Amino acid sequence: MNPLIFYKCLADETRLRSLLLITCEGELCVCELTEALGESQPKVSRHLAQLRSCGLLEDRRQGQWVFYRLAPSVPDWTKKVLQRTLDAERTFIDENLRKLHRMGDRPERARICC
Amino acid sequence: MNPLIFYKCLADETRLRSLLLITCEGELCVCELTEALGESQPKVSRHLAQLRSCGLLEDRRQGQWVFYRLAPSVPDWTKKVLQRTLDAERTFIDENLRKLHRMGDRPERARICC
DNA sequence: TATGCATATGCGATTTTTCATATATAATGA
DNA sequence: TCATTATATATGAAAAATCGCATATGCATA
Repeated sequence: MNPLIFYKCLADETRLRSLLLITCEGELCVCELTEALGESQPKVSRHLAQLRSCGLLEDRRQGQWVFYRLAPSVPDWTKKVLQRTLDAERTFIDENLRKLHRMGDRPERARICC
Repeated sequence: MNPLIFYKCLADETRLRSLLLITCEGELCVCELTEALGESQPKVSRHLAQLRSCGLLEDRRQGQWVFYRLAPSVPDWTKKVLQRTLDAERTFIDENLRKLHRMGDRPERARICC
């Protein structure tokens, strides 16, 4: 993972928040991210597709939902950068987490908690 | 330091390489960075000004040169992210370091080595 | 004055992002 | 089975942001 490509992935608000939320929650589907971010579904979907094509995320279809998680193959240092950002700036996604947890009808699946 | 602003700073090749070189060398002036990066002086200067206005770098004039270094006030986590990137992807700036060290007539000053 | 350096700016070009809309797929219920 | 609903994906085009180049300015010094 070229560091320039990695940091370009993080340099957009929708992508950065999505990555931090996924780092925190383990796995999230598009509709959950759409709700947590308060953004349009196509916008969220497009940015997730971009992160997947860079190799940062991988997806898994379960029923009608597609869940995104950090790709296991991403270099260790990039995971640590995300984790450190989350540790230091947790408040950055506080409001997004609140919206996520207030959301009703969240799809069920094996959850990985942070 | 808002993480989004920080990562936008890192999402440009000139800025990322400059920050990593400064992280490694402690302090560099514009002409040294211009040489190390092989970019035009106005381009380098413009990006350094941007990094300074974000609070990531601070400058110090000494004679005819302006030296840039990481601002002491930047949050610890951002310094650690830069250091971790450097540790993991040192080869990313190998060629820039070579050019820098081959450069003749480098301005003299108290050097801080990595 | 002349030189060497940093900085500032106007503008065109490129890239990125966003929006609107269309298509595809899966689940649900009649 | 078929229609409906809910989801993701794809795409074309507009809008916005960013970047790079050329050039001008300011400042210090020889």
